[in-house]
Order: sequence, then structure tokens, then C-alpha cells
Amino acid sequence: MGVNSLQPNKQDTLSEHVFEQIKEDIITGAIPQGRKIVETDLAKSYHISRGPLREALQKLESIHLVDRRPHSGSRVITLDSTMMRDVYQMREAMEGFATRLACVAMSQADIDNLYRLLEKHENSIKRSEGQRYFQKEGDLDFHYYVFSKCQNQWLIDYLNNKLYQVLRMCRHRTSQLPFRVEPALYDHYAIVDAINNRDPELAEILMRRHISGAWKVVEKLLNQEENKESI
Amino acid sequence: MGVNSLQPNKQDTLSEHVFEQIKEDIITGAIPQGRKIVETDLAKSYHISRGPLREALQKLESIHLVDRRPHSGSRVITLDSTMMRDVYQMREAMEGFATRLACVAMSQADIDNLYRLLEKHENSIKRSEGQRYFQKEGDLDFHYYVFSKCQNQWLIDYLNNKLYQVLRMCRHRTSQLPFRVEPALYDHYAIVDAINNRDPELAEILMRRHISGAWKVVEKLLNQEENKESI
DNA sequence: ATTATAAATATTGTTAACAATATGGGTGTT
DNA sequence: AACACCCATATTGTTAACAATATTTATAAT
Repeated sequence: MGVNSLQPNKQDTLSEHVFEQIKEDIITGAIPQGRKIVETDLAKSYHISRGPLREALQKLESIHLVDRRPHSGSRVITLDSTMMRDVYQMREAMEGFATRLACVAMSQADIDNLYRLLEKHENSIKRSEGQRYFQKEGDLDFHYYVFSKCQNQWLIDYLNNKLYQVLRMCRHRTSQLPFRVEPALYDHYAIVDAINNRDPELAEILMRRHISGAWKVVEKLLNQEENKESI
Repeated sequence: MGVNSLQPNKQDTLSEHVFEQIKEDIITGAIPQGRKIVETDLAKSYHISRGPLREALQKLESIHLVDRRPHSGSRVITLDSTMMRDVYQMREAMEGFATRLACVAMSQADIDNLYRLLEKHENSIKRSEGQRYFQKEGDLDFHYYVFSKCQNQWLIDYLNNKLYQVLRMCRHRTSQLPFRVEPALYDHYAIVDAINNRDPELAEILMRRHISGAWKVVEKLLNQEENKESI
């Protein structure tokens, strides 16, 4: 089960291709937050003309990675704590609900796969404490697997293509902060247990708590960071 | 408090203007569901060139009103019962959560406004049984008012600009079906009571039930319609 | 008749020039 | 020195032509 198991998109057209490129550049910070985007310049640097570039920018706007104002131009969004809170709240609502739906729709084989996935994560944690990055990817794999079984195409699309892209950006921003991964693993086990017992109510509640808990941790770390800066 | 109280958009640019036009034409059925869209033709009929038209189409795609496939073209979506179920589920999750947030964030003045709004609806129902259309608009006003106070800009944007546009399309599709409006009014009162008691848990649950109940009614009517056709 | 192949047409993707709007800087006035 | 105004420049919005791809039609073979 590879990282990022959902479709990597064909990139058939110039506009799509360059959209993916810019998206990654924004998420990884290669294009920094808040940077003004000048269409002419960006088009040159990606070796395309302004037409497809504008389409790419519009797509980026639709997943909230850039702000555009008519006649005025575009800039990369800035992830302040308000926006991150908004994203985590959305995630709590939508992924909670997706978990409820998935709990009903999953086959037993799906559930078995989930248990195996968690065992893999557990081993990877025991073996090596160092590689936090890989472990975060593991976290993503788990969440992807669950919500992708909810059978609601709108929900899957929104989580996969919009929320999780901004979430990746949040994680990049907070990647130097020290997280503990064990508690997350326990949460994950509890969620799969609830799914295994076919208890959608509980599964939703646990997923919600898992996410709101994650936000509380991030919020705290952000505040500490802020205080450091203001000293 | 007018119908559709949130921003009608400036329409400063050609692309935005024509986006709004096509959007309405799709929602009202002036452009029928499933219709193939040919850029050249549509551009001519709205008296613009293909550039801004393509931008408008992309926007329409981002709110799920048209499907686009590279090199192949666009067509207006078809509202089958699966898609309508998806939309109502999304609404249940997101608007339920928005209600929870709004319950915490609303001022007492907001709550008083809500009560006044419901009284107006009640009177309008008592006075005239006939004008179902207006009463549905009233229903929209109520929902708008609640979720617009949730303080989460992402949530508001998604509900207002995406979900509710498709929902309007659903309603157009089912506008000839016979609905009863009194039960909805009672639901609304119960929700505002929960908000007034500052009980976010309950407010969310009631809003969820209200929406899933609405879907059950629509689903039933759709099935009856289907059966009629197959006779 | 049906299927497969190839030319012709239609449609979308891309580019570059042009028009309209916003932005920044300088000049003059108070 | 601060403010308002106008001009020059930069940037975005729009158009029309061109290129690449998909779709249809016509033709030929089985």
C-alpha cells in the first residue's frame, strides 16, 4: 500500500501539469506564503504562456492555496492560526462523518487491511524513533484509507483534493515542531475497533476527538512559537 | 432581511458575469441537465470570446455544476439520486457542525432575529397556503442566517457557494413535488430553542435530523416518481 | 450488413497581441 | 512636510488566430 494511494492525476494538459507543479511548490514552501504572484513572471518560469497559467491559478484558488482579486492579482495564502483552525474544524466535521459512513460501508477485508496497516505503523515506531516524516506519511495513509471507503464522491473529493492539500501545507509549516506519534496510534486502534464493531456513532465521535485533539496540540505549539518570537 | 442575504458578487469581470448567468441558467433548467457544452457556441450565445468562457466553465466545474474532461469537453451534470444523496449528506455533516459553532458564537441579538424570522414564516404559512415557492425561500433564509454565524470562513464559503447552489438545482428538479412546510417550521423552532439555551450538542443533532429528514422525504418522492415512470 | 481503416470535420488546448485597469512616482499646491 | 492630482509603467482581462486532439463521416474489406 503505497503512500498517497489515491489518483496522482494524469496531467494530460499543460494547465494541469503546471497546476500540480505550482501546488507542490506552494505546499513545500518553494514559493513562500504571502508571495505576490505575477502571471507574466510565473508563466516564464514554468515555460508556458499566460492562458494555461491562469487556469492553473484558478484551480489553485479553488483549493484555497492562492487568493485572487479581479484586476489586482494573486498571492499565495498565509497560514495564520485562524485559517488553520478553520481547516481543522472542517476536517473534524467532514472526516468524522466520512468515518461514520465508512463504518457501514466497509467490507471485513477492508477492516483487516486497516489492522494490518496499523501493525505496520506500530512496528515502524518501535524500530526507529527518528524518522518522524515517514510516520506522518503513515498517518496520512490511515486517514486516506478510512475516508476513501465512505462511498460519497463529493466527500472524498473535497477531503482528498482540498482539505488534505492545505493540511500538508500546515504540516510543512509545523514540521520542525516536536510531535509524539504514539497517542495517535492508540486513537487509530480505537477507531478501527469501533468500525470493526460496526458502531458508526462511536467511530464518528472517536475520529472527531482524534482530529480536534490534534488541533489542540498544534494550536498550543503555535502559541509557544508566537510567544518566543515576541520575546 | 431580503432573500439570499449573502453577497451577490460584484461581477466586475466578464468571466464572473457570465459565470453567474450560466449558473442561473443551469440551476433553473434553462440549460438542461446532461447537455453537452460546446465552448464556441456558448461563447457566441453569451457574446464573449472563449477565454473568459473557459474560466467561467472552470468555475462551474469547481462548484460541481458541470463535468469537464480534458480534450473531450464539458456537459451539465445530471442530478441522479446518488448525487442528491451525496449533497444532502455533505449538508448534514457541514451544516450540523456550522450550527454547533454558531450556537456558541451568536449574540443574543442574532438569536432574537432568528425568532422574529420564524414568526414571519409562521404568519406567512397561516395567511396563504398557496405560495410554496416563497416559503421555500424562507427556509433558505433561515439556514443561511444560522450557518453564516459560524465564524468559519471556509465552512460558510462551501455551504453558500457550492452546496446551496446544487441544492437550489435539486429543488428546481423537485419543485412540482408536494412538500409540507409546517414540520420544517417546528424543526426550526426546536433548533433556535437549542441555540437560545446555548446547547451546541443538541443544536447540531437537531439540525442534522432536520436535514436527514428532509432527504428521506425527497428520496421517497423520487422513488415514487421513478415507479410512475416505469409503469 | 458489419467491422475496420482513413480522411474530413469539429472541438478543445495554447499562444501572442491588444485593451482595460490598477499601481507607483513625481510634480505642484497648501 | 503632507496631500492631491496626473502621468508613466506594470499587470491583469480579453480577443482572435493557430496547434493538437477528439469525433464523425466516408470508404473499403470481410
